[in-house]
Order: sequence, then C-alpha cells, then structure tokens
Amino acid sequence: MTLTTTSYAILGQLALQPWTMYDLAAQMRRNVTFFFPRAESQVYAEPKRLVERGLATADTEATGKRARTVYSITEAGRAELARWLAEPATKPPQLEFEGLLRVMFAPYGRDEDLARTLDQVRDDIGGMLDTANRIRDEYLEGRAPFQRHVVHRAIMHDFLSSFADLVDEWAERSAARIAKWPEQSDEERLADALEVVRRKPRRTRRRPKQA
Amino acid sequence: MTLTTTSYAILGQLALQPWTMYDLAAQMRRNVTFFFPRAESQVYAEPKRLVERGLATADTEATGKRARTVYSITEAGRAELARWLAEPATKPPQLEFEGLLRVMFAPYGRDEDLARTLDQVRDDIGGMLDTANRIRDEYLEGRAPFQRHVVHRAIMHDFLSSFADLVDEWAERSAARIAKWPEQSDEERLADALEVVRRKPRRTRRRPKQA
DNA sequence: TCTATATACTCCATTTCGGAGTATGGCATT
DNA sequence: AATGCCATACTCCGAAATGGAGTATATAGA
Repeated sequence: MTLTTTSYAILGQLALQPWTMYDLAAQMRRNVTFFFPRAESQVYAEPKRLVERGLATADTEATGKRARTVYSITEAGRAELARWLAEPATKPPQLEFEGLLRVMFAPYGRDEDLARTLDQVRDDIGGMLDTANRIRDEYLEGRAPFQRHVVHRAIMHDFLSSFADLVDEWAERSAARIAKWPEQSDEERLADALEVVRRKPRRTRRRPKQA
Repeated sequence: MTLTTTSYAILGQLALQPWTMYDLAAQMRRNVTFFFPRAESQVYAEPKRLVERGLATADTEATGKRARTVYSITEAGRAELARWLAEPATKPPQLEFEGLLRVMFAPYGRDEDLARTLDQVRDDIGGMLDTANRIRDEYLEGRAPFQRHVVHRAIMHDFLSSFADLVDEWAERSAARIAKWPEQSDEERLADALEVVRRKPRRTRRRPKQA
C-alpha cells in the first residue's frame, strides 16, 4: 500500500529527532492526539513501513535484557517529507463531536440530560485547555522542547487554544441559556434561540464557488 | 455486537421522521457530516441492525420496477434513544486536521507550501460556512425543515458556525502573518510568534482535576 | 524484598472507510 | 422516438484503523 497521512505524521516526528516508538506514542498521546488522533497500535506499526521503504532506519539498543528500537529518518525520508509538504491536503478539517449529536436529539430526551451533556463537554475539553496552557507557558519561558520552531508552532498553538476556548465557551453559554428554560415561556425560549442564530456577524466564503 | 454511536446517530434521525437510506445518506452528507462524519456504506448498513433489534421497521415500496426501503422508528426505538440520551458521551470532541500536521512540519518544507496549505484550509471550510449561513437563513425565515426544534438546533448552529468562523479566521490571520516573513528579520518573526502565543487571555479548566 | 509503575512493545478480532459497481427512473435534447 | 445523462437506490469488498488484551523487563519506593 501507499503511504497514508498517518505515515507522514510519524515521518515528520522523526524529522524532529530520532524516537523509540514508546516515547513517540507517549508524545503523540499528549499533543498530536488533539488534532490527529491515532490508535497506539498504528503508531507502532507505521515506522516499520517507513523502514521497508528506506525512509527511516531502525537501531536496536538494549537496557539490560530489554531491547528497544530507535528509529531515525534517512535523507530519502526527508526528501519524501518535503515532497509531501508541497502537496495539497487530502482531507478538510474534520470534527467528530458526539456531544453535538446529543444536542441534536435533545428534544427526545430530558432537559437535564442536555445539561449533563454540556457539563461533560467542559470536563472533556479540560485536558486540551490544560495542555494548551502548559505549551503556552513553555514557549513564553523559552523552554519548549522544540523552541527553535516557535515561529511555526505559534500558528498551531493559536488554532488549538482557540479551538479549546471555543468549545468551553460554547458549552458554558449554552448551559447558561438552558438553565433559564424552566422559568421561561415558549415564546421567550423561541426568541432567545432566534437571537442566538441571528447574533453572529456572518462570515462568508472568501471566494465564490467556481462553476 | 452492541449498538455504536453511529447507530444512535441513525436512530435519532429516524425519530425525526421516516427516511429511505438514500435520502438519509444525502441529508447526512449535507449536515451531520460536519460534526459526525461516517462513510456512506455505514449509513446504509446501520438501519438493518436497528431493524434486527426491533428499534426500527423497514417498509418496501416500489417506484415502477425499482424498490426502495423506508425505515421508521418503533416505540422500542424511541425508548432506546431516550435511554442513550441520559448516558454520558463515550468520546470527547475530536478534531482531525491534516492541515495542522502540515503546519507542524512546515519547517521542513517551503514557506509557499505553508501559504498554499492555509489557502486550501479556507477553501475547504467554505462548504461549512455556506451550509451554516444557509441554515441560519432558514431558521430566521421560519422555513427550516425542523423549525419545531429551533430551540435545540440554535445551540448546534451556534457551535458549528463558530467553528467554521474560527477555522476561516485562523487561516486568514496566519496567512497574513506569514506573508510578512520575507521582509522581516528573524527577531521580528520571533517577536511576532511570541506575541501570538501571549495574546490570548488564557481560559482555564473550570474545575480543578480531581486526584 | 516486595510491589507497583514505567518501559517497550506484539497481536488480533472487530469496525470502518472509501471507492467501485449495478440497475432503474425521469427529464431534456436532438 | 431514440439517446444521453443525471438522480435515485442501493450492494460489495479489499484495505486500513481501532481498541483493547497480552507479554516481558526495568526501576523506584515502601
């Protein structure tokens, strides 16, 4: 099979430095997972494919009796990464948000279920908020693991922290609104809802779609 | 096997009205795909499982020689949906954003690749922006397909249009910043990056994590 | 010394994806 | 009246990916 986006995700990490898959898996679980989640089994499987194609090399070291494999990128690997970076992305930004599905079907459940769903969303996004704040501090204090790439990482961080903020703010304001439902009339609830829909200044597609 | 979140996504749609899978697949491709994307083959496969479990019924109609199957929810299906709505979500909001991976590895490519990536992000999010604006107009003019659920749909719409705006705004401001790189010194670029990281008022986790 | 946790992976059944394939209906064009 | 094309209405299947469970050694603390 041909290389997948996951392959390039790993190849790119190897461009930064050599890694054991254990460390890389841990690293991805802490950061990359927030914008490109992969199963751990995949993280372990990919570098073997990279080695097969000559894009990486594997070196076996030992700590006592336990072996560990350190993977490094090759020149061919760097060239392939550069080639990939010049290609267009294969997929648009995608969201997978079970909580929104629950909001969609909320008319068939109880209002307190919806309140709990929104509450859980705030808990769930907490980890991302924490991570974003930790990374922010690391860069500002100049002690981030890849401080040399701060110019690019700042762009990433801008997106991820904006996203986490959005989710948290949305859940907060929505919870505040549904908390008022019990003492509101149907008309008031309706007016509130339309106000929410209306409020935003609509941002439109930059370029009209071509025929 | 047990029902998956995808099963409930379909079950919820059937609670709204009976559907043929063709119409439902088209409907999901237009809306649900933005926050819970599934392969079309899955959308066709799910209702058969629902029928097996007595949560839906299938009625075969005919248009000339061509058969079509209309699926409807049963009382047991409505009960199961209500039960599911009271459960906590199985997954946090998840993002899958190849473009951010390209930003992360941008130091190994050319600046113009990065510019093109951000440009493509804006094109890619255009569809979502269009859809959000169309839905907004439908609700404000009172002609949305599920106008009766506007109180809940407003919450969904708030999130989706905020998300699309975020992506578009982020890509726009990031592209504007990298456009200035050629005439900036390393120090200026660095100062700009740190400014981006610093700027945001940091939103923190609502409840401290429990030990 | 014992135990728990961290390191360092492998394996695999089940699910999902994504694209190709099949066939009819209905409308517009020639 | 025949033709072509797009919409309707699905089925099928190989190739990935997921999400645990399982194995074994190292190390730090009680």
